[in-house]
Amino acid sequence: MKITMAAEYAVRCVLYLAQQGSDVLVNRQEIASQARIPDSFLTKIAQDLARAGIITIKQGAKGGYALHRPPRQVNMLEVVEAIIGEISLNECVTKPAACPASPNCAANLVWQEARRRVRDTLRAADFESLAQAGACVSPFPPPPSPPETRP
Amino acid sequence: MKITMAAEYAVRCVLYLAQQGSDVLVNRQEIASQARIPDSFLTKIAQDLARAGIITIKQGAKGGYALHRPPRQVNMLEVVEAIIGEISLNECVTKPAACPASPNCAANLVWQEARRRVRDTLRAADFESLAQAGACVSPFPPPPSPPETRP
DNA sequence: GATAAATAAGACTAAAAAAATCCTATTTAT
DNA sequence: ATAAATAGGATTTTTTTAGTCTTATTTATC
Ligand code: SF4
Ligand code: SF4
Repeated sequence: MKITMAAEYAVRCVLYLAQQGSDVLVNRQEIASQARIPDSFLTKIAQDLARAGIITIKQGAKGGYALHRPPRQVNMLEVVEAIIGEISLNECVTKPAACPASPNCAANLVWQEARRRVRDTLRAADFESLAQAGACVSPFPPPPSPPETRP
Repeated sequence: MKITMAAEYAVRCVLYLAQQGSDVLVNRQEIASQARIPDSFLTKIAQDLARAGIITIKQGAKGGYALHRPPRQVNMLEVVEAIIGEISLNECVTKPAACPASPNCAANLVWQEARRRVRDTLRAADFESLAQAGACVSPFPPPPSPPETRP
């Protein structure tokens, strides 16, 4: 029930690029060291991101990576799914054939809903906001339930 | 980004028990075959569920498993977390020490929010509803966006 | 109390996935 | 031409998941 390190590294990579500005080319070693990603692993991750149209790779001397679009138009869902594929919490959600009970299963609906909400949350997080946000600015409305701050 | 088979089996086990009624004792083999859980694996899962106070185990001849509380008072979050521990999508959410950036990271807040929403969704799914729901009754309000069923 | 029917508990194994790493090839600025 | 970069794939190591097996204990029943 965790995302993989590769997905986390991908987010860090894109976030770092977003922080440098929209079209800035950054070499891999810099990204790797600044975002604390194993350099050789980053080559793999970058390839997936490039295939997904999120970054552009420039080869050769003075090569490196750059965002392919403005940070505002890249969100965490895309980045994560570029690496790990479509998020789903239980196989029966994306492949109903995986479980004979699926057409008739209330739990399946719960997994679907949970999945939908995770994906919506990640989709709402674009990299312009993330790059600007810095510390403690939440892009989300305050939780409806927890009754503690107002006595 | 998937729950484990063990967690899925746990849900099936509890759901099956809930379907049999509140205090009905069912032997393990029946649960295993009806809920399609490898029998020997179910012994492990049951132990975790028992430790979490979700089921009661009766040993010896004519032994078996039963719900420890009314199905209404058991939800999917408890069951899943009894097996896999506290859900979190990225280690930095539950252990901020895992990443030095965490106090200052906007992505961290996104992961927190996503986690909160998954957990809320699972918490809302109690086993009385699940057992009754049968087929296509969703315990959730219709999604706000997808515009297809009403032409 | 003996017996048989159940589960407990934990060690163990096998398979799969994740997390890298390494090596050879290609691209490109100078 | 050369050196500085990345590409791409094969390989390895580690971790996690999934499941099994064996021995011990509990309990109903005769
Ligand atoms: S029982 Fe329901 S939730 Fe579990 S795998 Fe089958 S369809 Fe999915
Ligand atoms: S960079 Fe942010 S999201 Fe990634 S591990 Fe660190 S705190 Fe978590």
